[in-house]
Amino acid sequence: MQALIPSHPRAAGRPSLALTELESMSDEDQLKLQRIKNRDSLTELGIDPYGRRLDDVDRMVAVRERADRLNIAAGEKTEMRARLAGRVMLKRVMGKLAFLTVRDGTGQIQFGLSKSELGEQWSIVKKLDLSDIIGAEGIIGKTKTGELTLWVNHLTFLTKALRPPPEKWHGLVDVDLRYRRRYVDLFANPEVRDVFHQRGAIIQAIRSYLVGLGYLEVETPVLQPIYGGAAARPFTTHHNTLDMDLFLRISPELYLKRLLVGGLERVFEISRNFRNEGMSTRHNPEFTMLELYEAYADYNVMMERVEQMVSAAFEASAKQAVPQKLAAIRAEVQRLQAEKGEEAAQAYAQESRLAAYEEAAGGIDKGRLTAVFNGQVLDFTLPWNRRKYADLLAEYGGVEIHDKDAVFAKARDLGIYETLTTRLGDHPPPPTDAAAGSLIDHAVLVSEIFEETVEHHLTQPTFVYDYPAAICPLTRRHPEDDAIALRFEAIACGMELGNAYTELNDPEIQAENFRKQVAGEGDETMAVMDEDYVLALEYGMPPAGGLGVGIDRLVMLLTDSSSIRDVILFPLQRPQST
RNA sequence: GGGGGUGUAGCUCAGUCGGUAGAGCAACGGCCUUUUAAGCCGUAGGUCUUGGGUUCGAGUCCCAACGCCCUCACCA
Repeated sequence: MQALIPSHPRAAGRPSLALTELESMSDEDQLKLQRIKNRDSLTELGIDPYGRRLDDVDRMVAVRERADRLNIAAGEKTEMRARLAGRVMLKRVMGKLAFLTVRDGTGQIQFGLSKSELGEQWSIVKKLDLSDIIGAEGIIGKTKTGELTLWVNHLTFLTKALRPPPEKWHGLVDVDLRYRRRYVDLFANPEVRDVFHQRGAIIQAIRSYLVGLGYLEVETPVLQPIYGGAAARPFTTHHNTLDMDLFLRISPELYLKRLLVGGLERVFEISRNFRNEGMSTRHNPEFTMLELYEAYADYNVMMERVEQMVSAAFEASAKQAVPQKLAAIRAEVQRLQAEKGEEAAQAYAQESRLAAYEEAAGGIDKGRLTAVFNGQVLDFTLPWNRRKYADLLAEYGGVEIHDKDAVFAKARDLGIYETLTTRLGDHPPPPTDAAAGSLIDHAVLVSEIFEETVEHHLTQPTFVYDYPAAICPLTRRHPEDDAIALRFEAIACGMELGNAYTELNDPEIQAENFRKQVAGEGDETMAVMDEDYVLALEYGMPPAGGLGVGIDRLVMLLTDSSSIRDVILFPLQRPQST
């Protein structure tokens, strides 16, 4: 294959391939060779197949808007001139007239090219392949079927594509290939670009919300000698000069709180975190988290921050995307009705969640913050539900949180106790409460029961607050109940969206919690004692509220993406062996 | 790691009971100045993921490996 790519940049003097060579080539190579020939023909015509800067290029969306205001009649050509550039997606040639569908970053517009108008440039059209990138100048008009068209009088060849695009109707479907060649996915499947436009808009909205409140955006280390701030296995790496092992951060939390000590009273970081754990539709080894800390606040303030931030994110994404998607689904349903009949249309409506989109779009019309995720309608309208952890546990789990016997019995019923003891390995404790209590904390059982019985009921955005203290080592205790921590999680669709505390700023309690954790199970996921963090607290950290929001998951919910890989541009893939 | 699914042309997919490989798109040649996934005529394109096995004969059945997807487990 290497030999097919001529080393000399000019066509002249390239050896022609023998017929036998052509026959022995793979299909893929033959397609590429054809395009190489076209490229070389362009060179022979004196055209650089890898063109250069093109100034004053109009964006297609802007040209469309301008044209709309002109009320162009079908068959009419206007005085309006435009210069456009983009990738050739479709090509329809009929003798001396050709139509191209060309796509730029904002949309697509039909180019009309005729031999009579283009003159000698018509020879370029013949050498044009799908996926080539071109620029064109001309006048705007509409064809007699009413299609907005740039009638081209000058073409600028910009880039030859040596590889063919995917199938023009279905696009790139193979999930593996979509992630591996995201660049193809992005230009071939416009809805993928929409998701990442929305992702950008969501992050932008969050950022301006926080900056508007006087927050400072900061950056803290990714390479950390001690990891902490979450319970997760880290990636390890090594610095050669210092001859030192380092960890990729699992969380920025402990660094950000050091900044509170330093007097940066409102800080946030949009941080890439790395956790060396299992992958799933909701977990990628690297993921993006927003963390923020606000001095003199507490977890109640953080609830407001979440609500406001998600509202802003919604405005920037789903508020426009949901009605647009509904319109697209309806159009497709109509097309199917006309072409394939009622049955096919119904099947498509079902599959594309037409009903949910209708409901959500209807909600938006009435000023509600409704979106669709996995066929469910989510309502982010403020205020969100606020439910006490213990109340939910009683309601769905049927146990009173302080009733150790009941909790233990429930854990056994659910098989949780057995699972946990299996995890402990060689030393299964006798099945008595006292013995269990010594090896498996009451709070751990409670937490497991909660996950098992409550979480999947929490579809609509809900703040679950006041968690068992034993599972919250960085959180301040409830003033009236030492077993309760001032923590909440924001949960939607059974998925943890955010996690917030009234921060623990007592250095002695913090040190003790670290010690307990380290002693705890001796498991590699356990936190490491961070002496410097305790030292920082000893200098005095103002009372504060802190919050973490999983950006990828928020984007999933707002863009109806069922897998985290659909909202990460280049999700981790095993390298392909050839 | 367990379970389920899947892998056929560059792309999207068929392939019946085991009988020797099919379509559409893309490509190539031809016709075509208003197309909309343009159309029409013609041509070419395959290590059926890989390796074993059963069989006269395997894309198809069996075993194993590999990739990907889903799911469970793990992951507060």
